[in-house]
Amino acid sequence: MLAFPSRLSNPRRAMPVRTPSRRRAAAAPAQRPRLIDVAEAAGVSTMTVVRVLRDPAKVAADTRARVERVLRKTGYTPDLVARGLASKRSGLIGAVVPLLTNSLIAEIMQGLSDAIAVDGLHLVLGASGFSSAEEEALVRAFLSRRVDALYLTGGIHTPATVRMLKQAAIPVVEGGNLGTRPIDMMVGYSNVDAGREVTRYLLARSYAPVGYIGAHPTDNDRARDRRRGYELALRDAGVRPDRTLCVETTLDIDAGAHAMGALLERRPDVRGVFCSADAMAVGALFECQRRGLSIPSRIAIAGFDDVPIARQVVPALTTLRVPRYEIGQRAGEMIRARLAKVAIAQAVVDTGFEFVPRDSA
Amino acid sequence: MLAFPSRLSNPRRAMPVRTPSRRRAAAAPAQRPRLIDVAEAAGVSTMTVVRVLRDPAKVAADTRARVERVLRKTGYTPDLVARGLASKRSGLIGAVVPLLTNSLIAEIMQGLSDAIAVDGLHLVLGASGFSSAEEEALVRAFLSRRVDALYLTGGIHTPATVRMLKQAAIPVVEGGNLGTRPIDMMVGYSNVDAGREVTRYLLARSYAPVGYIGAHPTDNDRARDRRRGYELALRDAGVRPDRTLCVETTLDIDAGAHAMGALLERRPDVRGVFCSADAMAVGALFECQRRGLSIPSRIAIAGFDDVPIARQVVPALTTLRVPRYEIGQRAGEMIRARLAKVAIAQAVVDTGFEFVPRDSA
DNA sequence: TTGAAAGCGCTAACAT
DNA sequence: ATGTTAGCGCTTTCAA
Repeated sequence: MLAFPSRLSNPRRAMPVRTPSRRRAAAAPAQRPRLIDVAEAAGVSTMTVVRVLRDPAKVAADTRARVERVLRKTGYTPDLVARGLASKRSGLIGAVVPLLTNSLIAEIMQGLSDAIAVDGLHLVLGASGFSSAEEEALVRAFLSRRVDALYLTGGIHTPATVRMLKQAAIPVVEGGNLGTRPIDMMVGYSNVDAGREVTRYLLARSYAPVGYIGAHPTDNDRARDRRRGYELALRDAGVRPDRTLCVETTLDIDAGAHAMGALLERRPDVRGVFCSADAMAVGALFECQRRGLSIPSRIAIAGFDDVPIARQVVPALTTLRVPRYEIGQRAGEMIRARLAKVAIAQAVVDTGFEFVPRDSA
Repeated sequence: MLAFPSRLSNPRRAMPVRTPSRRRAAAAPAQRPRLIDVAEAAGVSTMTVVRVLRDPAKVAADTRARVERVLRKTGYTPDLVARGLASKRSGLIGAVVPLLTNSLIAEIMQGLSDAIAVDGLHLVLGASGFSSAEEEALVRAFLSRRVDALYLTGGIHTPATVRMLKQAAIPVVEGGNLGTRPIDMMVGYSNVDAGREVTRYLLARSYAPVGYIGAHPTDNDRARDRRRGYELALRDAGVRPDRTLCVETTLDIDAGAHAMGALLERRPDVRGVFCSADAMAVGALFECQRRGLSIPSRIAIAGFDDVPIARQVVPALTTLRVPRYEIGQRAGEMIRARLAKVAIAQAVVDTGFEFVPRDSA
C-alpha cells in the first residue's frame, strides 16, 4: 500500500542534498521540524501526527509509539503563527492599560495573565499613557494581530474604538470601573460609591473641611468618578464642593506630596484630605510629617486602593481596598468562558470594595 | 487585456450570492476585507495594493488614488498573523519577568515596550514567579509563537532554556544584572558592586554591625549578587560575615517590616541594615518607627533601587539608584538594531548605578 | 484508524 | 509600473 511512500510535497526535503537555497544563507541553522517532517520520519500523514498530539486515544498504539518517538527525537513544537492562520485563533489576549508602572494595574495584569495562562493563552500588553486616542491605536493594532479577546482599562473609549470592537465581535472586558454601559463585559466596582464612602467617613469624624487630591480625570473615569463620589458625599452632608479644596495632578507619590503642600498653603484650615490613590496619600502624609503636622489630630488623610505600604506606613493609612488581582482574574475567566463558548453568569461583575479604617483618619 | 477580469481565485467571492456557508453561521458579521478584496475592488493585483501600502511612490498616481479610496472605504487592516507566517516575522517580542507587580520590573517593561513600539513591535509578557523552570516553559511557548526576540530577567536559566535560545538564533537580551556570560546580549549593572558600595558606606559611617535583609536568592541572581556584595564589603573591612545578621525573605514591604523585627530580636546590637530592595527598606524603617527606634541615630537603614517613595519617606532613604526605565529601553533598542541587522556597538551594556545618600543612613 | 487536499491571508522572487 | 506564482506550517473537511 505504501508503494509510493509519500506523494506529499515537501519542498524543504525535495532535494536529497541540502541546497543552500531557500531563503537562508549557506550555513543555515537547522530549521525547526515541521509537522510534515515528523510525519515523514514516522511514515504517517500529518493528520496522524496531529491526532497523536491532540487526541492520542484515536491512534493505534503502535503508530502512536512510533510518532511519539519521532516527536521526542526531533523536539517538535507547533508553529503557533501557522496554527493561528489556519484556525483563526491567535491564542493572544490583548490588554491596554494606561501605564505598566502603576502597581494597581500591574496586579490586575498579573491576575489576568495567570487566569489566561491556564488555557495557554498569552498576554500582549500595550500602554496608552492615559490617552484614549492612543488606546484606539493600540486596539487597532491588536485587532490587526487577531487577538482572541481584549482587556481595556476603564469605560472611556473613542467612538472609533467602540465601533471597531463591535465589528470585531470578540470578547471584550472593560475593567476597573462600573457605571458606563459595557461594550461587551465589565468587571470592577463603582468608583463613585467608593469615593463617596471614604469622604462620608471623613465627614462623619468631623474632619471638615475635607480636601481632595486626585489624578487628572482626562480619559480616566476611575479618577473622575472618585471625585464625583467625593462631591456627592459633601452634598449629602449639605456642604457645597469648593474648588479651592481640590487638587488634580499626576498619580504618584511626589505629586501627592507637592499637592499636599499646595493645598495647605491655599487652605490652611483643611482638616481632612481624601486622596484618590494611596501613592498620593502616602506622599501627602510624608509632607505633613515634614511640616510637623500631626496625623490625624491636626489633619486626617485617607487613601484609596490599600496597597501594601498603606498598612505599614506610620500612622497606618485609612483607605479603601479594591480587589485588584481578582479583577484581572475574573476578567481572564470571563474571556476564557466566552472563548470556550460557555455561557457566563453575568456580563457585568461587581467585585465590590471594602473600606479599611486605620490610624490616619 | 482584461477580457477575463480576474483569474485570481477568491473563494470567498466565488458565489455571486453570499452563501451562509464558510465556517460562520448564517447571520455572520461582515468578514474583514483581505488584500485580494481590496485588489479586486480597485481592479489591480494584490501586489499593487501592497505597494500602495508600503511604498506609494512606486505606484502610478491614478492607480494609487483608486487603491487608496478602496482602502479607506473598506477600512482594510493587514492580518498580522498571515503576514507573520509568510514573512517569518511575528512582530512579537517576548519578555519573561519574575513578577508583573514589582515596580522595578514594571518600569523596565515600560521602557522596553516604548522602545519596540517605535517599530510597531508588540510585547508578549510572561511571569515566571522567580522560577527558572517556569521561565523555561515560557521561553518554549514564546519560541513556539515565533517571537522575533526575547527579553529575560537576570542571568540564571536552565540548560534547556539556553539550548533552545542558541538553537533559535534570535536576539536575546538578559536584563538587570551583569556578571554571567551572556547568551547573546546583556544590559544592566553589577549587583555585586552595587551591594558592596552600599555596605561599604554603612561601614564607613560606623554603623557596624551591619545586618542584611534581602530577597530569597533562589533563581534570582540580582538578590544573590547584592548579598555577595554585602559580604565582600564586610571582608574588605576585615569583618567576617555572620549569618545571624542576615534575613532572606519575600520581596515586599510587609516582609521587610517583619524581617526587621526578627533581626532586632535576634541581634539587638545591630546598628545598620542594608536592605536589598527599597520596598523592604521602607518596611524595615516603619518597623523601627513603631518600636520607637530613631533613624539613623539608633539604627541606620539603606535601601536599593531608589523607587519614588525612597525620597519621600521620613527620614528620606539612603539608597542606590538603578536606571530601570533605561535598562528596558536599551534592551529594546538593542533588539531593534539586531532585527534591522544594524551592528550593535556592544553586546554587553553596563548602565551603571548611582549611590544616593540621604537621611536614613 | 488513517489520509488527501484545499485553504487561512499574506510575502517574496520573479516575470512582464 | 504592474502582475504571477508559489509557498509559509498549520487546520479542517471529506474520503477511504
